[in-house]
Amino acid sequence: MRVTITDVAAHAGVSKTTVSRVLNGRGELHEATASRVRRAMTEMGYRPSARGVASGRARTGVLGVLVPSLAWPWVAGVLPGAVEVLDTEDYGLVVFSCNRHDESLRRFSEHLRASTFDGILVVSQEGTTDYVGSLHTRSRPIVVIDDRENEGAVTLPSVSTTNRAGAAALAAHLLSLGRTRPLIVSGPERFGCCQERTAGFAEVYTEAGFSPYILPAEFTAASGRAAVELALADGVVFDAVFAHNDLSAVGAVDALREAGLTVPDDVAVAGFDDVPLAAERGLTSVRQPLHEMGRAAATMLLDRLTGNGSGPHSQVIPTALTVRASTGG
Amino acid sequence: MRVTITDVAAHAGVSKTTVSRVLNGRGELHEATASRVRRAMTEMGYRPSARGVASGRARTGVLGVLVPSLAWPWVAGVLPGAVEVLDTEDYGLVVFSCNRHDESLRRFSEHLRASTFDGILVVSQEGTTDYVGSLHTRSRPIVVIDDRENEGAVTLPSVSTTNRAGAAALAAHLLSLGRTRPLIVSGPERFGCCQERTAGFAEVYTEAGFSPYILPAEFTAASGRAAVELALADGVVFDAVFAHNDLSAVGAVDALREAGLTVPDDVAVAGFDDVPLAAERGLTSVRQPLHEMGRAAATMLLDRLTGNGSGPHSQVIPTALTVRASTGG
DNA sequence: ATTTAATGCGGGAACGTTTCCGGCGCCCGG
DNA sequence: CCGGGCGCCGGAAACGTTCCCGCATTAAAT
Repeated sequence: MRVTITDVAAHAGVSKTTVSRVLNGRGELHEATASRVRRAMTEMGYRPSARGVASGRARTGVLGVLVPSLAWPWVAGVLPGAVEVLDTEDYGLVVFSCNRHDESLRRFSEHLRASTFDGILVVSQEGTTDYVGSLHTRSRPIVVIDDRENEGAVTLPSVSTTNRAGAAALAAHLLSLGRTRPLIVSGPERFGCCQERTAGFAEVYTEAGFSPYILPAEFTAASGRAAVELALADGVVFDAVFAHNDLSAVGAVDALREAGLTVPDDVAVAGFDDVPLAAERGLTSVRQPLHEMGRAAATMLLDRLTGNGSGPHSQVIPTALTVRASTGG
Repeated sequence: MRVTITDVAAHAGVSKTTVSRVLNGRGELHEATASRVRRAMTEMGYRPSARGVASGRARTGVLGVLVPSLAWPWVAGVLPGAVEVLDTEDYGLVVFSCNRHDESLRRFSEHLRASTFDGILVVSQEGTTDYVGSLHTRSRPIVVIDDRENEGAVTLPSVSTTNRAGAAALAAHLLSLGRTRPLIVSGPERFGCCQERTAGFAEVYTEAGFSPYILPAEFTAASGRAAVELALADGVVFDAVFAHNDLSAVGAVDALREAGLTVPDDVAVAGFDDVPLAAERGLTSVRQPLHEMGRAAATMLLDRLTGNGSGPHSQVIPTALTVRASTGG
């Protein structure tokens, strides 16, 4: 049988109320009484029941997170950061993934209406943002972790990173190396992050009077390779490659080497994300602060939950350029 | 103000009990009454409160999962499978990772004692298995997703895969190609899976009268490359490489090519895991059924929760050998 | 026609906590 | 000596369900 607050109260010779006060650190009681209650608790091995607490109090101590898929490195990179800070604040995180699209969303909002959790984190995904916006109307705090920068209009509290500035910094770097004819190996264009990376990169080059050549790819090594092979076959002249992620950058390097070109002498290559693979292949890349984004999002949500809501409405964690051999010397 | 079951009962002219019966699909009532209640529910937009349900019922509808780290591909590969089946059964999954070792475990067991969730999934990790064993004594169902095969003794319900047989199948494949001098590029030896892979592979070769040369590595491309370079420098003669994961296999391939050797003619190379990278690099690999393992574990846990417990005590999902160009012709 | 069983439904306790409100005693000022 | 305020604590309602028990009503069996 479970030890309840009533048992403790009886054993300590006080009322349930007093025990509850001890638990929640409310003042208004003798230190003598408090320590007596505390001793009773440890003696009986009492642990407050989560169900009871949740039922009596407003908060459940659980947050929900809606993610596109746990298998995406981007998602797996962000979540640990969020878990880390929620952990210290005694909040749990339940994961909902959108594999069965509408059905998953239905279930998610069902839980929302049932008040299973008292705040929501959303890892953004094309096609769900409008739905997420509608969630915001109901009065539960929400923070979006976005793979693109907020266009200012939507105004959902969010955490994002600087795709634009990161790509621009990379462009400046390549430009400083004298590379004037870049090839962009893009990711799927429906992703906002890809549009931003292309834009940020292209802007720097067009301002300098050069125009990048853009080829679409799919975020995979094979498609990166294919894109470069196509460019070579088409006789496109380029002295640098900016791939929208590290995998396709690696594919690009392979294609170039097989064509007898050297990296970085003939062609400099850079990627995005700065995954471990990039370090191992000596690939210049733009690091995304995934872990920090997770931390920031969780912190913002917690801030809103506690009510003071004094934190920032939205936050942008900057990327960082990591220069390695593939563009270096 | 929230619509409660009492409101619905009043509106439908029945008792709370009856409404509850409708909700839970118990029989024992007129279809006429049931539909009247259902109509009342939709009219009033009633959603049962998760708090109320959890408090009234024994089950919370939430399962806890303890993982080493969300960032590990192995973990990220397994979880989606589990989430998939839990989703359909209306169970949530709260994630606990062990980044802050003891502290994390303490928090986890705290939640356990507080009955926050009614079942636990554990993704195994060296150093926590003993702790997890102690959890089992308390009466909450538990299923372990193991990266190694259970040695029969421990008897925690578990899901694992055939590291041994998978490595053995690969050995047989290489043997059938006439490769008699294999090099094993191992992962960290403290991992049970590595010991098993080495054992399964070596057994086949020693039975055939050959003995593999073993070099330790770290599951990274760089360490795989370093291992092969070391072997070459030491004058080790080998015609095949079995790397304990795909990353180190890719590193091995790179080292071989740079040494002027061709794959697979001079040296056949195979990896383990069969991640996307393996397919892209044409690497023969042993596929781990991560998704299926997640599904199986969740199914087993659910089975135990519903009480019938008729399912298997432990389950081994077999690996599958995928032959590609790196060993092919 | 009377007993028996089954079906349909309501009353109310239980779950384990929090929280509101109010009371008791003590100290201090008048 | 008396009254008011304050510090400390208890009683009981509330949270929103589920679930056990029991009472009608009706159908079936003897």
